[in-house]
Amino acid sequence: MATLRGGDLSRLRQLNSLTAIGALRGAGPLTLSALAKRTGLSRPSMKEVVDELMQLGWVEETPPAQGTIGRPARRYRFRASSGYLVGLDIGGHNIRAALANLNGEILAETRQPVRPDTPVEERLAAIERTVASCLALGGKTIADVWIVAAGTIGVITPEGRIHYCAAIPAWTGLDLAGRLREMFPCDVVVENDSRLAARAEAQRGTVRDASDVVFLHVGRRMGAALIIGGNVHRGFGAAAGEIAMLPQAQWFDAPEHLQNCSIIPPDTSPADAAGYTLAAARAGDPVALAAVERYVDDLAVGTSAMVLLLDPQVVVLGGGFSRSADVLLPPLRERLRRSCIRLPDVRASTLGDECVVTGAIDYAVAHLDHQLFTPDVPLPTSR
Amino acid sequence: MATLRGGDLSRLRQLNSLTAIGALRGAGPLTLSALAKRTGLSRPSMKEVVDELMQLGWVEETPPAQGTIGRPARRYRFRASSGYLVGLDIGGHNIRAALANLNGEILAETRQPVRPDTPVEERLAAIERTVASCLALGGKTIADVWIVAAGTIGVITPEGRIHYCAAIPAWTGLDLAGRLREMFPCDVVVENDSRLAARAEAQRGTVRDASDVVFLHVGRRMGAALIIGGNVHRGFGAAAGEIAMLPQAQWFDAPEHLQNCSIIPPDTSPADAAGYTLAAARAGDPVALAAVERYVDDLAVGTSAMVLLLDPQVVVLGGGFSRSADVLLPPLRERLRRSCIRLPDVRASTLGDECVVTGAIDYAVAHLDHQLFTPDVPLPTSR
DNA sequence: GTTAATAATGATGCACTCCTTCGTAAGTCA
DNA sequence: TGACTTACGAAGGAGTGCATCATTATTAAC
Repeated sequence: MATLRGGDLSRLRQLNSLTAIGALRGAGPLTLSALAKRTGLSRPSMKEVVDELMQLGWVEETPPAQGTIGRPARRYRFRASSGYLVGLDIGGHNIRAALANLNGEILAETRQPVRPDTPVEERLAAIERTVASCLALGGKTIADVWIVAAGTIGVITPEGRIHYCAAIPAWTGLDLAGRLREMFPCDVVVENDSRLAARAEAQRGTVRDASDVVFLHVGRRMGAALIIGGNVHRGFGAAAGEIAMLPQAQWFDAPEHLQNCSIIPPDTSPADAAGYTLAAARAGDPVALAAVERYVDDLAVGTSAMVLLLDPQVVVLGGGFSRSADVLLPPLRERLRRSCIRLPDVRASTLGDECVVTGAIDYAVAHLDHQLFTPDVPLPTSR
Repeated sequence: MATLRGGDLSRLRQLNSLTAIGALRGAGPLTLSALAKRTGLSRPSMKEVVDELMQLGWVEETPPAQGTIGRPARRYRFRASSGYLVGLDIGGHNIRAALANLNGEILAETRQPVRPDTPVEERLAAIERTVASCLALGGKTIADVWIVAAGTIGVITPEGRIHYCAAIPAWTGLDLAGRLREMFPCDVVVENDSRLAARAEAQRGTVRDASDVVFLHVGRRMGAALIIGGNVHRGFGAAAGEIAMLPQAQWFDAPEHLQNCSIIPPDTSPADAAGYTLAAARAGDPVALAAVERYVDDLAVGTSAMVLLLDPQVVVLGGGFSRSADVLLPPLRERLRRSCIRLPDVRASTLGDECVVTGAIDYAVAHLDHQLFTPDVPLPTSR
C-alpha cells in the first residue's frame, strides 16, 4: 500500500500501457483482442494504447497468423530489438559474457578462461575482450547496448565496489561498477553472482512457481541467495546471503570434504577433484560416500538455519555441484527433514554453468523494467 | 511489476479514494487543499473523492480549525469509529486484550493471568472473558468489532492452527482460529507473537524508518521475526523466524544462563530470576556479568546468522529482557562487530509488555487495509 | 465600524480515457 | 458464390480529472 498511488488520467494510460507491454513481453505476438482480454481493457482502448506504443517504438506489428477463421487479426509484439543487454559473469576461473535482446533472449555467448591470480588490469582487459567478441558474435556494437549487468564473486557494496572477495584476492577494494562504466558507455549494474544465479533460477529455472526460495550456490565456493516475496533479497548493504561467513554454519570449508577425499588420484586437477569424489559416490564407493555424508552434514547446517529462519517454499541446489544433485539431494533432504519444522521442496537446478550470466541478463531486464515502470527515469531512445 | 495493473476509470477513482483514505489515516484531520497537495490531485477532484467517501461512511467532517487567516477550511478525517478492532496476546502466563478503532488507536486494554498448564478449554474461556471485559471497558459490544487478531507463542499454520507450542503444552494441535471464530462473529486472524511484536516495532516503535529489520524477541522464551522490504516475513508455511529450533544456534537454552545464575536468591520466583541477574550485572556483580556474557555469546550466534543472511539495516532487541538493553546491547554489538560483514544498527525496543497486543492491533489494521485495497473483498458495512 | 487581504468554496467548461455499439472488411468453409 | 466468422474502424456516451473564476467567510488593519 506504500507504493499504491492514484493520479491523473495520463497515469491510468501509463499503467495500461505498461500492462500491455508486460503482456506482450510475457507471451509472443498477440492480437488486439487477445491483448484486450489479458489486460481487461476493451478492444478500442487497447487499440489506442497499442497505437501509442507503436509510435513510441516499443511495439511492432508482425504478419498475421495464417489459417484462422474470420478476418485475420493484426498481431503485435514487444520490440525486443530496440536495444540490447549484456550480461557478465566475472568468476575466478572464467569470464563469460552474453548478449540478449530486451526480452532477455540470449543471442550470443562468449567465454574466456582466466586465473584467480590474474592481475586486476589484465582481468579488466579480458572482460573488455570477452564483451567485444560477444558483441561481434551477435553482430552488434556497444552503441546498441542499453545496460551491462555484471555478476562477480564476493561481497559487493550497493554502489558496486568489491567489499571483500576471497576467491579473487586482487579484486577486494576495486570499484568494479566505476571501472565498467569507464569501459562501457551505458548503464552498468553490478551484483553478487549467487544472487544472479538465483534470479535466473526464478526466471527460467526450476522455481518459476515459487516466491520464497533458498538458493544454494554450491561448488568449489559456497554461496547462498534468498528470494523473498518473489524478489531476490539484496540486503541493506547488498551483503545478504553471506552465511558462509558464520563459523558455526561450517560452510566455508565444507567443499574440502569432497576436494581432499583420499580416493582422488594425485594427478587430478583441483577443478575435477570434487567431481571425482561425487562420481565415485554415485558408483557406490564407501570412502566417497562417507565424504559426501560429511559434506552434506556441513551443508545441511547452514541450510537448516536458512530454512528455519525463512520457511521457504523451495530449496534449490545450484552451482557446479548441482550436476551431482542425484547424489546430494537425498541425504540433504534427510537432514532437513530431521531439523526443520516443515520440509520444503528440495530441487536441483536445471541451469548449467551459464546460470550466472543468464541471471545477469535477467537482472538487466529487471533493471530495464524498473526504468520502464518508474516514471521520470529517462529511457534510452527506442527509435 | 507483477501486481501493477491498469484498468478502468473507476479503478482510477478507486486508487485515488484509497490514496485519500491513506493520507487521512496517516495524518489527523486534513483540509481539502492539504489532501489535494498530499495526493497530488487537484482540489475539485479531491472534493469529489471526499464527497464519495463521506457518502460511503469512510470519512467524516470535523469542525474547522480556529484562528486561521482567510475563510476557514472544512476539515475531514478518516472515520475511525466506523468499526473496532480487537487484539489478543495469548501468552503462557498472561492473556492480554486491546480494543482499538480503525486507526489502530487503542481505547481499552485488559489483562488476565493464566498459567502455562491451564487446560485448553479454561484458557479459551479466559480469552473470552478478557475480551468481554475489554469491550465493556471501551463501551462497545462484539457486534461493533470487525476483526479479531490474535497472537500466540509457537509455530502456527497459515490457517491458524497451533502446529507446535513448547510454552503451552496443551496448545499444540489446537485449531485456534477455528475456536476463536466460533467465539467471535467476525473476521479472525492468528499470527505468531514475535511477528506481531516486530510489526508493532515497525509501526510505532524504534524501526519506523527501516525496511529490513531483524527483531529479537528475547525473554524467558527466545523468538525472532524478520521484516523484509517493509513487510513482516511470514514464510510459506507461516513458520519463519524459528531459528531457535536449530541446535547450532544455541538459542533454545540461552535464557538458562540468566535464570539459573548462582547469585539468585533461592526464593526468587522464576518470573523474576533473569531480572535479578541482569540487575546484578548492571550493578557490576562479576558472577552476574559472566552469566550475561555467556547469554550474549549464545544470543549472538543466532543473531549473527540472521544478520549475515539478511544484512538488515537494524537489529532490534525486544521482549521482556529489552528492559535491560543497557546491559545487553554493548556486548551484543561487540560480538556482531566481530562476526558480521557490516554491523547493523542495534537498538532496544521502546515498547513494553504490550508489544504483542499492540502488534495484534496493527496486524488487524493491516488486514483491514488489505481488504480496503483489494477489490472484491466485501467490507463490513461502514454505515 | 469599515475596508482590505486572505484563503476556501462552488460552478462552469474543457480535455482525456475508456466503454458500448454498430456497420464494414477480410478471410474460411460448404 | 454465399454463409459464416472474426477483426476493424468510427461514432456517441459516460466517467474522471483539471483549470479558471466569481463568491463567500474570516482575520487584520485602519
